[in-house]
Amino acid sequence: MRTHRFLLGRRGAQLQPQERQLLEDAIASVHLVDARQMLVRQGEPLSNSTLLLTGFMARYMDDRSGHRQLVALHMPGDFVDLHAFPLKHLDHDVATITPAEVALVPHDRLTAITEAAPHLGRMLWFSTLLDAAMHREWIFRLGRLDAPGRMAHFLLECWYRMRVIALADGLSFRLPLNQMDMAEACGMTSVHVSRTLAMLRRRGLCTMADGIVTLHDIVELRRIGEFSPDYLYLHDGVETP
Amino acid sequence: MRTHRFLLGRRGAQLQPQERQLLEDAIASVHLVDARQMLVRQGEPLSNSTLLLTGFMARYMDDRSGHRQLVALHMPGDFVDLHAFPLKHLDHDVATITPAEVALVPHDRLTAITEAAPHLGRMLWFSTLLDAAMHREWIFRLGRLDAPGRMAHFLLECWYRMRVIALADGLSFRLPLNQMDMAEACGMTSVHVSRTLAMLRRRGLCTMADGIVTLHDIVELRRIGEFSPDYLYLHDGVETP
DNA sequence: CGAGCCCTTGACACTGTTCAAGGGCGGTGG
DNA sequence: CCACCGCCCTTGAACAGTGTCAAGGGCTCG
Repeated sequence: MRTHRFLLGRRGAQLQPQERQLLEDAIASVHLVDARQMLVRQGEPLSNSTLLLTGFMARYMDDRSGHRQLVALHMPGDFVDLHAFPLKHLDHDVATITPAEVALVPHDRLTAITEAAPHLGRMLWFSTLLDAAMHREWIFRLGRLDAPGRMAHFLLECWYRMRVIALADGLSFRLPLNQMDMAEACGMTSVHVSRTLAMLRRRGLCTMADGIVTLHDIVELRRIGEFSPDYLYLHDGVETP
Repeated sequence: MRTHRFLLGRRGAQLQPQERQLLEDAIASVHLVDARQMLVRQGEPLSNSTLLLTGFMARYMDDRSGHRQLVALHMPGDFVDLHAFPLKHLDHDVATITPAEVALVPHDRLTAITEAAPHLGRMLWFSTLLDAAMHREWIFRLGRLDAPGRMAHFLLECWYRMRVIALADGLSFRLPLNQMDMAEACGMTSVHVSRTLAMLRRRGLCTMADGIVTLHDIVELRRIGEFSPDYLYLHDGVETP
């Protein structure tokens, strides 16, 4: 079986070779999915979890009038709905944003991993806790930052995460979200996203056009977004075996 | 050693007796803590996690100007910072709200549990994922609801959780938060919390005074808070062994 | 009795939403 | 090849919701 470059993304490098192999072997199948396809519906019983190999996906909840709130954005290497393994169904929907390549991992193989390879099991646990840490930061973003701060904070999170998976090196990176997606991530309207991006551009802080983000002034963006990347635990892993 | 009534709170009833005993045995010590004491500081290396036995605690992050955002509220039975077991340090602070009784569980004993009792290990994992599910709902609350909706949603979450641990039976329950705490949970100012509570009271939906919440109109509160308790996974557990 | 904490209320400013109109661009079909 | 359509972004104007600042009152505790 071919190996997957970004497997377990942010933390994949810390796997032992045999652990990595165990995880590769747990993949039952790989599928191509079109953009904007719903993969998992809230409440649906699940017996597989989805590993995102290429492309972007999102988890979200809709309110009564159809307004959407993203609760997570996923990039290549993310174990998108690993939460469904212990939970057995999800409290939200999952969909692709771009065309994507996804690997399905049956839950019974994950159970076997937690029994046979406790350290890898804790690594999987760790991975879901990174999601929780990002959730907390999103709560902070929505609860305490204004529109420019939210956008700066969100873009910085994306930049740091993209760097870890080598999809960003300089100050520019591809982020295939439209302004509606940004609005749904940042708890704003797309009209206000447009205005706020115009303001950030005018002040020379960053630009976002045609799916390309460029961060011109990281220092100032970090200031207005009150951003520190600590919560991404970039330099930490699970204890070694 | 005495047994702890609320151990692993919302899910404790689903433990096998011997699993429950394993968890009890993992407790190294029990402490009394005063109200409004910080227990864990962001970034601090941790080798224990905290099980809350009685009282209320919160996890929160402060912004640059000192405004606080709660990211979680904890009740008796919650494994407050179990996240610190895989993560080894936290991205936020943890403090008591009321006087509290807390049990410390050393991480090496948790490691032993994941090795010797994988099912209990998955149950602990499950417990951290419930926190993540609540985080997501908080994101939705802050991103998509207005002030009355946020308060209704928050109070309903508290009510359902309190019922599970038998600290609420009718429509009233003790919730020892002041309006500043409510503001910090709901991403508002305390002034606006006061006005919004007055409005909810005037409309006959709920009252909150002297640390006692009474929900008079659950149906309407659920409507304006767009609340459904599904995300609390009240009727689900981890698969049986 | 005074201090401090918490809650309430009012006036006002401001941030972000809503509604509406228009423009650029790429894809599709005549 | 061109016209049209749909999607996305931009801009304006009016408006609603929430924050800010400030003052005052009730209660508890020392």
